[in-house]
Amino acid sequence: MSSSALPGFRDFYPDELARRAHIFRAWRAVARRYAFVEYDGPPLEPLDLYTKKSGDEIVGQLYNFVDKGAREVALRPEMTPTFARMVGARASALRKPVRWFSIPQLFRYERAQRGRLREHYQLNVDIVGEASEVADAELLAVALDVMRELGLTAQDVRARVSDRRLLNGILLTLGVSDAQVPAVYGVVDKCARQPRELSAEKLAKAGIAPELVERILAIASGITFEAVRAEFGEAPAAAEHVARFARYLAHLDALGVGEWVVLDLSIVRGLAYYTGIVFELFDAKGELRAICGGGRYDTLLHSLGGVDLPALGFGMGDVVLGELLNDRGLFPPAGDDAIDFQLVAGNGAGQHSYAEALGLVTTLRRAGFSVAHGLNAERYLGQATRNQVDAAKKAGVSAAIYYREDGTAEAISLLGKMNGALTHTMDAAAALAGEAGVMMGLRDWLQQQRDTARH
RNA sequence: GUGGCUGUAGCUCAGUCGGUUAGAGCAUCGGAUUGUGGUUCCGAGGGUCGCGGGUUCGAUUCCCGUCAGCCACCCCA
Repeated sequence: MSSSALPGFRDFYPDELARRAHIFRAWRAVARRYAFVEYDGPPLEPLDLYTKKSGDEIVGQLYNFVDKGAREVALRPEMTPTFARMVGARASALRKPVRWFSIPQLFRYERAQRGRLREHYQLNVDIVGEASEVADAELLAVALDVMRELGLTAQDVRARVSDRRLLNGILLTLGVSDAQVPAVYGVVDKCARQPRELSAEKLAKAGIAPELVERILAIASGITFEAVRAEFGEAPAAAEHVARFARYLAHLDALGVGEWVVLDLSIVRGLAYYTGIVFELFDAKGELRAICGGGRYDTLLHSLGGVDLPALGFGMGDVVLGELLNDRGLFPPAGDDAIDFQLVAGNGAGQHSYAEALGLVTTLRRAGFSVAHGLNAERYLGQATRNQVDAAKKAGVSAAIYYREDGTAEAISLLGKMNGALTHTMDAAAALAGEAGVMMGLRDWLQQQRDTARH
């Protein structure tokens, strides 16, 4: 091989692009259904857009370089800083709440592995200017409706939700001191990925009393919201957060996604980033990395030097999602963008010149059909019809079209099994003239062939 | 960045205890004497056996390095 894509980068051959397009279609359809509008920004940004708040250590993860104008630049690793800048620049003019989505290609300089490349596409959905938990519910409903749109069910995907404030309230009620909270977060975040003994050891080291260690680990490794409400619903430090979370769950039910959602207080996600309700989407079998993650980041816009507005959002990448759809066989077979017709010579094709036959092709294309032909006049006139038909079928063509010597043009379905109503005959002169009625009849016939082939 | 496993045709894989021109299936291309069904038959193209070095009369095979991929860490998306 003379060359291949850079490590962690993908070539999208037509089959793969079709799968990507399938995902993008679902993303756009659902985002628009929820009344979000699409935006985009530059894929290349000043390096300091990312180092300003994250520090210089993030540079190790960035695809950065110096451009010919001696500017330090980086391919965008995430969309939020760009989004924050764009919203900040017009904050006072934008109608609130802002409901925007984008499908950026993002880059990271890291070792590639399954579900994790140096480049991916990510649906970003953000809301700015609404502090109510109704917005949190709306946001998660978008993510879950994308799953549904792609054919996944509550049996395939789980939304694990948490709330930093709720966890904080619980910990304070249990007697954890403010100073101990960060250490506890660190343990809780890793709870599922490290041995229980190690977690217990770390909590002990943070000064947590032995009996409390067990309580914390039990809460972190799975507790229902009902249990939380029963135990902490009246506690002064937690009551407000329990009540808010209850309203959140009720809104999720009302939006029709309640059955996907489970409480999981071990979801911490990016200690510095989120301020309220957070969530992650996982495949229910737990085989893959997170499909999607997001939550509320009320202070981020302000800390990035922008306006002081509450905000929330999520990112959903195409890589893990694509693997899940592939595992579940949920990518549609090729066919939605099948070619409508291919010109095929029949008996006595020589009666017409190739140019005449191409006239029919041109007319059909102008009427909106997709039409292929062999691009070789000698082969059109000389190759066995059987071979031409076979080639058309293999190319995914729905119907062969013959330009016959008897003054007719005939379409013959290449879909499904042989049965009646396989052919559609038209007056060649009328077809060549592109008469509306003839074209409409042809379109109806083709649609009918596809409908019957599907069942 | 750390560790483990794996690199043979476009894809999935055989094979070579170190020995002449490295194989199969699928896919691709051409044909089966000009109107038909994902079938069948015939034929063709396609591999510097990841790359570099070492040992050897001889390396795709053994050894070392390197690159890439996968997996687990780290970290996040």
